[in-house]
Amino acid sequence: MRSRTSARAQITDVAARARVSPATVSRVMNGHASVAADLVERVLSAADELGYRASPVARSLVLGRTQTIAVMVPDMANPSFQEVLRGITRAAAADGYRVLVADSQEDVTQEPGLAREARRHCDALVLCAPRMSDAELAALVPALAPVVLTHRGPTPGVPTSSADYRGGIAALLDHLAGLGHRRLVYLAGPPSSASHRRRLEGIAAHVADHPGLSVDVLPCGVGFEEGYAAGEAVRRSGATAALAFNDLVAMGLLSALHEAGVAVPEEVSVTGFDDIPFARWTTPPLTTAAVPHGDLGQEAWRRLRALLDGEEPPPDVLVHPEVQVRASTGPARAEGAA
Amino acid sequence: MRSRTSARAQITDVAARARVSPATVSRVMNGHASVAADLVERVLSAADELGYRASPVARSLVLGRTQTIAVMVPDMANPSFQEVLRGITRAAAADGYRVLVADSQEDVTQEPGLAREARRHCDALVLCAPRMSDAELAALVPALAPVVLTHRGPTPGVPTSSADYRGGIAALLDHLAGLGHRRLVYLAGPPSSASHRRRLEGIAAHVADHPGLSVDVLPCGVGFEEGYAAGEAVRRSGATAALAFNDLVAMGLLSALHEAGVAVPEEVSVTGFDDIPFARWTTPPLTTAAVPHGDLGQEAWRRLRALLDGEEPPPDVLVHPEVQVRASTGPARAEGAA
DNA sequence: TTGAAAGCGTTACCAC
DNA sequence: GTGGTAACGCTTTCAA
Repeated sequence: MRSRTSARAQITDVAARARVSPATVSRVMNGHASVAADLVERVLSAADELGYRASPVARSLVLGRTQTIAVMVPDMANPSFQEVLRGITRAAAADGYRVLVADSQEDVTQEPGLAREARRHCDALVLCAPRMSDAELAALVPALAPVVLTHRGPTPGVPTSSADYRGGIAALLDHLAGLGHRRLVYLAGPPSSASHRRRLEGIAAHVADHPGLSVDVLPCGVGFEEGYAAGEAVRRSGATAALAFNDLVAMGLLSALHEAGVAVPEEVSVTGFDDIPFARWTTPPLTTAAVPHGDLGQEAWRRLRALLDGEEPPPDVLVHPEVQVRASTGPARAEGAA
Repeated sequence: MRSRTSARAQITDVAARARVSPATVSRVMNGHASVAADLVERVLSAADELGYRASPVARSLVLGRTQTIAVMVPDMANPSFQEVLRGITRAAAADGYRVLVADSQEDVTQEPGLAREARRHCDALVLCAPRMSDAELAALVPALAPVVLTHRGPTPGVPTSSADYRGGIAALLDHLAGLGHRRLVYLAGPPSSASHRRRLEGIAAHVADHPGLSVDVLPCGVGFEEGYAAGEAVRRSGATAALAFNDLVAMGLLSALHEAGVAVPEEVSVTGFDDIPFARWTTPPLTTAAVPHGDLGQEAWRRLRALLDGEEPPPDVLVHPEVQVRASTGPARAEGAA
């Protein structure tokens, strides 16, 4: 019944139909006060009849902002990045911002280019766990502003939302030491990971403070397979407890241990890191340092929004992971027993 | 040393520096032939010195396209949607397109509005597992074109990349029947899920074809908790095998069964659906119908790209899930034994 | 081959 | 309060 133009209605169409100027239509559509009530009415109904919606691209051009931010992650398949991505997306959506994803696919050499490129299309950028060096990061950041960082310690001039990996691993170590463990192994993350380096620092400090405690570092990685492959080395190490770089590695290790007939936690205790949703559902359920990634994402957004609004961003947040004690850790087996 | 303007260089700046017109700069930057070699040279070096990059927004306005697509998912926390999102993102990135994510947070009422909104900012849209009714979907789709669908059966005029859930559940049923199971339960997904309804059809057809086989349908859901909560009902049902709506539900169930001291698969066999990366690492590893979500995402992109290029999209793809036999399924326990 | 100028669809400044 | 109109930064006819 109603007339339909094939092309989308534009502001001039609405203006013509409402017998006002485009300027007035714009004012009405954007809720600017000071438009006579009857004109508002005419414009609104004209817009409604035409199904008019302003072109976001045209608005972006004149306004100089896109209402979109970009989020760069090293790997979209990693649950912890998925959680922060989700946290950011929801928080940003609540404020009327959209998010563009950029996946660097764990390729460090791509990061700077990808970040620049993503940033050009958006109003701001969040860098999740960038793998590039501190020097590269520092050099890049000015060109990226407004920008915030997650999963990575303080960087001058960049608001940060991160976790205390150092403290988290220390808390795990405390938990294990309390259970009588003295010989431990740490299944290391990739050297390019800043959060891995923080864990290493935490371990070193803890060992220095606790004579009689030893922690061997076993090169490992970030995924199931790598944790699984480390099973043999863990057994040979003679350690009574293993700290995995993250929950994925822990799950791989759990699997290898189970297959080898090694009882967890009776013979070997295992801890993860992150507390991804799956950690609660492993067999046995995984003791891990809980990092609220969704909250980190939300906090990252708060800082970005402040930057976008020209305000002072809240101070850096460093959430302290809390040890979630579950069934994968228990008292150390008697010395000498294997 | 080098001069720096605080604002970004624009096409006119490059033109001035190279002593050519903006039109020529545009032609050079876009690789249009028919520009004298020396001018190309001058423009290129001027652009380089100024660090010039064309404004994507301005280009979008004049070109009428953004080089961006939107992907709407019901829940970013669900591994299978994460996988298709990842597949789409990578495939699109390879073709120079970016992706915007829209999370409907499992709220059906939000879907139409969110889809429209997301679409307006992009050149095209992919709808992952939309929960809205067929009628709503059919009504909405014309306003969304170009659009493709995943996780959902054929819809007139919309290229689709989906899996044969009906066949997948049938294959699982075959596997279980072959192991001697006769009394089964299906832990149902949400009624609004189209793929759940396909599974139901597959079950009905299979039961009709196999007298002596019974499958009870237990209302359940999509997540760990729901699978966990169903543990009690599964035990009481007397079934020797349980088919979970997806891997998450299966993991929850596995956990409940383990806690209750029910041996899997000796007393009860359990199957999942999707074969998310975690399925390989549960205890016992989960038998499941493998859906290559990454590939589905990639195929969705191929269709979208064809649409964007004004070409005929490839025919709908319906991948056939393959049963991944792992340790969570085994021979049915003897009749009467409980 | 090159340049001038007309858009692309808005918003916002400046008059009236 | 309302309406012209100049941007926003680029691409692309149309002439030369």
